[in-house]
Amino acid sequence: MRPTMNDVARAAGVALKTVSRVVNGEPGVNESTAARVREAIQELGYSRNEGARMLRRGRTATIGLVIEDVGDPFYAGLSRAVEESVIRHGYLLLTGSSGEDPGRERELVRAFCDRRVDGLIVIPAGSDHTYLRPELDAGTPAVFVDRPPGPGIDADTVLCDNAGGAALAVGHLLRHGHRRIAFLGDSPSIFTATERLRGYRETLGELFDERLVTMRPATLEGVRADLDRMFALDDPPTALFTGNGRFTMTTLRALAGRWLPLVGFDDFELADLLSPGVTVVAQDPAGLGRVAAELLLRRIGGDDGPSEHLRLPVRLIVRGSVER
Amino acid sequence: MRPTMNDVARAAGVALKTVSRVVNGEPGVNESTAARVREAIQELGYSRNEGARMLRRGRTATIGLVIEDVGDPFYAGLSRAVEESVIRHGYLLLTGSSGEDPGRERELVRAFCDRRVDGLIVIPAGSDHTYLRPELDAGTPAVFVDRPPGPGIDADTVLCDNAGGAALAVGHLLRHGHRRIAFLGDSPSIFTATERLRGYRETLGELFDERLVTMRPATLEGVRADLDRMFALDDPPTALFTGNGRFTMTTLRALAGRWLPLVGFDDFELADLLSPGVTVVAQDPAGLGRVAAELLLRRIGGDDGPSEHLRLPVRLIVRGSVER
DNA sequence: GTGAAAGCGCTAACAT
DNA sequence: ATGTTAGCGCTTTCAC
Repeated sequence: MRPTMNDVARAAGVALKTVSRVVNGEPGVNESTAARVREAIQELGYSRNEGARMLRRGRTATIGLVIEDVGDPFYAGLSRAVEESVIRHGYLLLTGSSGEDPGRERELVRAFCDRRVDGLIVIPAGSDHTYLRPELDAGTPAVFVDRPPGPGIDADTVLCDNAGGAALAVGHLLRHGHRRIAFLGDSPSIFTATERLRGYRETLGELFDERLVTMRPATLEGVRADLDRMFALDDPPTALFTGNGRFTMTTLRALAGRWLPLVGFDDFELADLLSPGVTVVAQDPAGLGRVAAELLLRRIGGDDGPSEHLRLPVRLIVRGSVER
Repeated sequence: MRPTMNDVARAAGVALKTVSRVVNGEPGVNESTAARVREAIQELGYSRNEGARMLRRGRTATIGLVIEDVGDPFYAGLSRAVEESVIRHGYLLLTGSSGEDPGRERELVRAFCDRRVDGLIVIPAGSDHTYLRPELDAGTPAVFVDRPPGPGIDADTVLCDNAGGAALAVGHLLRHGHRRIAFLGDSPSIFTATERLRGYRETLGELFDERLVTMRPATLEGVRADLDRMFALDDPPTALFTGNGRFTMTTLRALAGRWLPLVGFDDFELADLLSPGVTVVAQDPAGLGRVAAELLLRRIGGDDGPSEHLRLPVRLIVRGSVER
């Protein structure tokens, strides 16, 4: 169907290898010969079959990215930054969403490895990554982002400062005189949720009260029920700390009219336009993606130093949802 | 480095072809032989090299997706739907963002085709797609989404009803008594912007006034300047129609305090939580992605009927930013 | 039921 | 400066 190097060689009246030289810009070809080859290429509409090339060369110039959900703004931003970084180095990106399903994560990794991607960037859904051991041993580097790999796997990891961010949020509320601060976070099985809980707990110290903590998927009904329960306490919360962007939005919806001082983890579009503007602890999704990509590219380049564990800073953005 | 079928064959004491049969679940292998092969596979940690397989079979089970920007919620949603659809059919997705740059779009398409993707889904940035002709002729189907291909290229296209949506928006404002309705949209070079302008213009009829139209990138400064200019008119606008999600948000920021009845094209997260809630014409990004993916899969499956041009409906979501 | 040989489109190593 | 040969890891064809 499509013309091959052989077709070009025949058309130009040269040997296969000469075409290869021209296509790859290798030296040692007479300019007039090269011109004839280029002409034939043009004529036939030849384009190199990268699949064949890669089979021969042993590298695919492809990186596999497993994220939680491309549809989520946080991961979409991360994704974009990864793409931006790797494409500049001549790599393409195979992407897939795990949808928080460990099985799916594993299938994607498997499919990517079967295609011999040169490296993997994974936002893990599961907590067991021993299945990756053979791939790592076979020389396919992997970088974990946003959450660390399960036990027994020693790979590069880029996280953000979850506990520190929670401390920032809670500290801000404490400074505004709050002593009853509720935490609404994701399921404890999710690493970031647990880390944020830890930061919250440690910062509250004596003030910690487990009745003011709820951890579960961010459904509107769930959050409503939890808030109702907390508000019915003798000593109800006077402020809220929401554990991620999704939770912040869901909580704002659940409050519907009522209002309570609030700090959310994760910045989000329009946080500044709500009234009052929502004070948040902002992560840097693009930064996570960029750093992870650069680390991976270094590994692909041959850096086999000890695995790195990076933690990116977060920052508090005060917008008024605490002071009003 | 990694074990090959040959290694497995040697380890199991069978011929290469027998391993191939087992790996591919082909019939005609003795169960005891098959068991020995499977054992060797396990032992060596063999996994099939899909690249080699594809070279031989002539198809890659990969689809290339060129979008504008994965970081944008609209395209992220579309992207996710495409992924969902194709993965169910055993395909993986190569993705890239054009960033509204025709050159980059072309490079991505080229890179995807060099890897012999089985099909392309493109949200075009440019307006000339004749470069795709050879690929289409070579049998690589392409589906255009959100915007049509440039002239001279006859490919499947999935759009949403841009003009109809604009008519819905403007009609809604007219019914609320507005006669001076401004349109703030993207650059005229962008298909959707021009289509929405057309719907706006046709619905306004005699009421159309070009001084109430501005089309340019959605920068805060630009929108501010345009609004100031319009408000300074003898007959200033009493309502706004914003041409896409980004514009709606930018306009809300530019208004900063001031308030004007407004309808936006594109739904967006938190549109309901702003006060007042923002009335929008909602597209269905996931629908666009799903329909495009299904159409492409049909083409890959061999359907070579005449090219299809689908237009998905939009709907008005009334939230209060007009009635207040 | 099993295997040997050819070849997918390319690059690497070695002639000439 | 150009060409020949082998082989990447697999599937296809055909023979036993």
